[in-house]
Amino acid sequence: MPKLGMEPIRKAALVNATIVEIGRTGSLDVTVSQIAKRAGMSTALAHHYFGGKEAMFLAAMRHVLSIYGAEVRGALAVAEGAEGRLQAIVRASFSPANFRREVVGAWLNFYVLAQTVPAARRLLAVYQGRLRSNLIACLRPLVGPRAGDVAKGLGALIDGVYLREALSGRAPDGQSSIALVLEYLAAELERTGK
Amino acid sequence: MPKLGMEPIRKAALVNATIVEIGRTGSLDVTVSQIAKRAGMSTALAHHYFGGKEAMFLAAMRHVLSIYGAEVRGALAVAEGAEGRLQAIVRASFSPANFRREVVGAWLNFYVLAQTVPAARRLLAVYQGRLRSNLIACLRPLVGPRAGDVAKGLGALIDGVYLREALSGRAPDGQSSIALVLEYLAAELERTGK
DNA sequence: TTTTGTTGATTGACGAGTCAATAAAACTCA
DNA sequence: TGAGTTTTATTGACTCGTCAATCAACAAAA
Repeated sequence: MPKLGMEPIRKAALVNATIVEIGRTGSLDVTVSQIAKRAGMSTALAHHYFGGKEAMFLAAMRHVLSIYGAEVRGALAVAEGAEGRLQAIVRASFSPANFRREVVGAWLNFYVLAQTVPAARRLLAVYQGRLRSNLIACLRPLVGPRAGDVAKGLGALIDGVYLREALSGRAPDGQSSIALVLEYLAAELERTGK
Repeated sequence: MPKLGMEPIRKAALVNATIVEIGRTGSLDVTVSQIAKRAGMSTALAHHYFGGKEAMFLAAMRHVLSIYGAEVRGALAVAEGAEGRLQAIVRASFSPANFRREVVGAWLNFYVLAQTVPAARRLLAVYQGRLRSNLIACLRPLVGPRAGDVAKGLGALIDGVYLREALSGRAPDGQSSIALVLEYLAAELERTGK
């Protein structure tokens, strides 16, 4: 009983299922069969809509990145002042949502994918570029010409702290991650200020 | 014509081949067949010596970590003063050797592996623990009780900068990575000093 | 009748791990 | 010392399983 207009629904279900399965196995070693089953359809249909597995991975990556982007924008919308906006970005980066198993799995595997799949590398570059320009916009009024360098350090620190926290084995603690990054920020601000 | 005492030679060849193949494909999607072929032996022999693929991955991981550890120790041996020793650690972490394709591939995939394979997670924890204690030993005389926190930030920053540089697409530039991390260190030191 | 949705069945390929068999060193002990 | 035994090295062939991708066919809405 085919209803029309299924394409976006099916695609969304597949993207979601892809992320969940990557989180479940912790790797890209996920079969189209598993994904299709979780999305409630046949493997043939999954191929019909996406053409192949790699396309599913890339769509999943895009989705994870877009959610993160939305989270940052949401946090920025209610933040006030340059420093408040910086804190909002940091907080959004370490929200509980980002530490869910699926999301961690997605990020780590996207890093792996970015080594060899140009489309994946481009996506990662877009994310990093956006983060960077957001940071610089906030930093310019605070540290002037050093904004670029500080943003570079801040961006890398966010990735590094996230990586360590995600792989720590303990239940991830966003609060202490946020504190650590903000501490770095404070050190850099002090430096410029005095 | 079997020569005796082949075990360590074969194992070393397999570990090496594993690392090269991971670097070549950029993923853990490497067959025992590929590894064995590169190491110049049959798949049966590879299984004979390692029992299975996961054991090969773990041995490869151990090898990469041990090389990195040796590099750090070597740099520390010739460094002088607390600050010089800190710089030595940072420099060793961003040496050209660490940016070779195989090594980058190994690290990224070991992160992925650490999500689900307890032995891999333990290895990573050992590496992070050693880095941490090295950093703290140098930092204590410089920043006193803040050594723990600063070491945490420094460790995460090293990982984050490495990750970004390795995935940047450009030929990796160890020098600017080193400068970035040392800049953070300088900011923290100033902070304590004054 | 064209377009969209859907799947069971199949293809064609590959891969991890096992096994039996072969070969040559090293050990044993009469 | 040398025939027999054990240990180590080595592989081709095979088992059993999996999986991505395709296809033919059916169903229903436009």
